[in-house]
This record gives sequence, C-alpha cells and structure tokens, in this order.
Amino acid sequence: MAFKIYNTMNRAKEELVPLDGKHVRMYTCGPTVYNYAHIGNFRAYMFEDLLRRYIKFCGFEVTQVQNLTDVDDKTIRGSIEQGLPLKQYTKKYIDSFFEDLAKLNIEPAEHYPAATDYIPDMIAIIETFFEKGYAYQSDDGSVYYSIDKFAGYGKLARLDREGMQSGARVAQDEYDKDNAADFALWKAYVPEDGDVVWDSPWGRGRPGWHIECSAMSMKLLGESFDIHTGGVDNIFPHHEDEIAQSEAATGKPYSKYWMHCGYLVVDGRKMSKSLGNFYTLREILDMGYTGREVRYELLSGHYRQSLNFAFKSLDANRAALKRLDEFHATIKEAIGAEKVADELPEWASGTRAAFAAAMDDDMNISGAMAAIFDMVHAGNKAMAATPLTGKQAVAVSNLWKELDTVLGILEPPKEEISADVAGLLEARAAARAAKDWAESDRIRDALAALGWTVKDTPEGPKLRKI
RNA sequence: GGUGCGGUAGCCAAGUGGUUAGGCACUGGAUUGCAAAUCCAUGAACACCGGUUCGAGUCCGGUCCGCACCUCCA
Repeated sequence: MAFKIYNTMNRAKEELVPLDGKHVRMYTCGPTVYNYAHIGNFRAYMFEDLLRRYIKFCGFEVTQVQNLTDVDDKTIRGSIEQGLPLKQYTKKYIDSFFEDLAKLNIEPAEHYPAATDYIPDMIAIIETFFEKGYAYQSDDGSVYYSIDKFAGYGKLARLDREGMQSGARVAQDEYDKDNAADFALWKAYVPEDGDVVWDSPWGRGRPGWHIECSAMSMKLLGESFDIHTGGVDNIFPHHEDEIAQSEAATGKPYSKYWMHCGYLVVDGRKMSKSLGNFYTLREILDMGYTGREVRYELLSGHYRQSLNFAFKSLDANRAALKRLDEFHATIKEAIGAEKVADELPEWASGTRAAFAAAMDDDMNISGAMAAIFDMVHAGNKAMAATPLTGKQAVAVSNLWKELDTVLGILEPPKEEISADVAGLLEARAAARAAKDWAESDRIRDALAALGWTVKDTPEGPKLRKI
C-alpha cells in the first residue's frame, strides 16, 4: 500500500514519493501572532499534525517548518496600540500558541522561524528579482512583483487571468502598480509603522506578506521540497505568489505537493476573526472541555471537507472517548503484570491494515476511526465470552499505542487514585458487604463529587474517571 | 462574471455500480441491591427530475439550495 495525498496543484490524489529518499520536508503556514489563534486556525494545524504523524507512521522521516508571521499590519497596529516593541508584543501570542499546541497534543515542528529573523534573506531574494526583471519600484518606494513576467502565474489556483474580476477587496487606488494583481514584495515605510522598519537597497520599509514564506522555506528546507500546506483560503493569493517568487528566484520547482484543508464553520459560516464568530481554544477549555475532546472534534472530519463546529459535537465526543477509554482500561486489566506480547486475538488482527488502508487514501480519518471502533466492538463482545490472555492483551495494547502515534487521542490521560478516593472505595466495599445500600450509595455520590464513577463487577469494584 | 467544494437517517460523518460503514442519541432485553459499563436485539438515508445499466448514494445530463476564494484570512 502507498500513501496517497490530494495534490491541489494537479487536482488529483498522488502517491507521496519524497524528493529525497525516505525524508519528507514540509512547510506549513503558521499563525499571524497578533491575537490568540481561534480553533478554526487550529483545524489547519491539526490537519498538519495528522499529516506529519501519518507520514512517520508510513516509515518516513519528517522535517517540518512552521512559520510565525510576526510582522504585518495587524501586529504593527497591535504593538503600537499597546505601546510595546513589536517583538515583545508578539511574544505573548507566540507563547500562547505553543501552549495551545501542547493542549491539543500537536507534535512540535522541527523549526518555527519568525519572519523578523529572516529579513536579510527576503532582501536577498528581492534583489535577484531586480536582476532578473521580476520586480519594480513604484513612486512611493514600494517594490512589487510583476506577475506578467512569470509565465506560470495562476497554475495553482487555476486562475483565468482574462476572466478575473477585480474583487471588491482590491483597493481602488492601486494606481502605481503595473497590474492590479501585482503584489508587494516590500512596503515603503509609512508613519503608521512606527519604529517597525528595516533598511534595504531600495529604501526603508518592511517586507510584504508572501516573501517571508519563500525565504524561510527555501532557507530551511532547500529550494525544492516535498509538501506545502495551508487552508484553502491560502491557495490564492498567498501560495500562488509564493510559487511565483520562489520559482522565479531559483528557476527550480518549488513544492512538489500542495495540500489544503477546508474550513471550520459555525452555523454554516466560515469561522473567522473578521466575522466575529470564533472561539479561542482557551475559551472552550474554560467551559470545561478538554484539549483531548477538542482534538477529537478537529480530527473527526476529512481534512478537505469543511467541519462544522458545535458544542453538541464536543459532548458526543466525550461519550465516544469514554467508550475508547473503557476498552483501554479493560485491556490494561487483562495485561496484569505480563510484559511479553503474543499474537493479536482474531478480532484485532485486521485492524492495523484497515486503519492504514483508510489513511493511505488521502487520510480518510472516518474510515480509520471506523476500523478502531469495529475492533472495540468485536473485542468487547469476544472478551465478554472469553477473557484475553495477558500476552494477547499486551499485543492489543501495543497496537493501540501504535495507532495512537497517528491519532493522539487513544491513550487516556494518566489518572492517579488519591488516598482519599482509595479510602472511600474501601469503605464502600465494607458497606456493600454489610448490605448497607444507603451508605454504599452515599459513598458512591461522594466519589462522583470527586470525579470518579465506581462500577461493581464480579471481580470487585472498579474506578473510572468521569 | 471566473474558480472550487458541498446537499447521506434525530445529529455528526464515510462510501472504490452489487454484500451492515462508523460515532453520538433513541428503543427493548440480559446483567446489577440500584446504578455504571458491557453484551444481545431493533429501527432509520442517500436534495429534486430525467437518462445509462440486470442493478445507481456512486456514472451521465439538467434543476434547486448552501458555502468558499477572486490581494486581511488556516
């Protein structure tokens, strides 16, 4: 089996074949750090996390770069409003971004370059554009990229250049650009930029948005690399412009595969800061949901489909996770002190293949999850009739852990049973032995208040975290 | 106007022309001191209209509806 991914460039699923042996190099567009990221943003980072985890599951090595956009209109505006130096202002949001990633159990990328640390690299690329005739300077000192000079412009977004209507958002006063669709490589200094300014051969100013990704990706991954990802809204103009820049600069193909995820939507509308219909991760956690439940939610739909966010779904996920945890606990109990794995029981023997077959097909997460739930169902049924041997249970546990290297939700959070809880459990056992049901129920309520349910089984009482 | 993605049971969500997707919720039963969990059983769907086919959720044509991008966007 081979891992097939949907390449936006060719609008087709293609087998992932790295340019460099078993090493996959990927660039994932990261956050603009002017505010807390909302969970729509995290949908993209979750998709990228699933991608890198599954690439590793397939036996490849991964080098992932995720940029931090720390200079643009919004970061500058925010820093001036708060009277803070730009770096100090963005640090707060960079720190919170990493905290949020950890809450969602997203694996760290290998590199997190910040745009402001790569200004000389951007300037060097822009200089080659002047040499090769792709760049020109306008009257106000800004530098633009001339899209008419790049023959392949529009190949990713499949733009019909002739049929393009100047969108409502194209400023009406772009009088000094050769073509309205030309984009800024370098923005000339304006007073609104405060002290956010760098020197360049063509005057003081700051970089345009797209040039940072070209500079940082090629610096850290090489001029040609394997995968470039982002949300579908990045296809145009951001990724289109990155291709124009990078391939014009080097004369080589830029990224081999382009992958884009769909939106997170609320009530059928894209979740975005401009619409105001967004939630930050910390808001949702404050409501009592866990990062794991949110992770399940963000993972639960295919990455190219829009995913509808609803609290009702988070509640449903909680129930589904409980089912998985119950299965996991049953396996753990069957392991006992056993360390050595035996063959998998029959009901788990096809699970890994079913899981991989679904994931190989452009990360069909629904099929992958179905493989796991099928195993849980069949396993519960079988174990109710015949207990598992310790060695078989170790094998199931190993499989569970292996699948969780991809999903990151199967292993339950570690729970310590406190002395108080253990004491209550003992007291309740005594009450039950004396058939003092009132006392027994009272203690059960007390345990529930501490966050535990107790189930009475033929082997004795068992505790479960609520 | 250009480009693209959708419409599947109460909700979410897969689906390679033919055999139960899966999850949550609901219902009945087993089990339990009562529960919880689990197991067994059970139901429910392909936006609309045509066409191709022995057979269409799936292919073709058309219609309706929703969303997105077209220089802030994941």
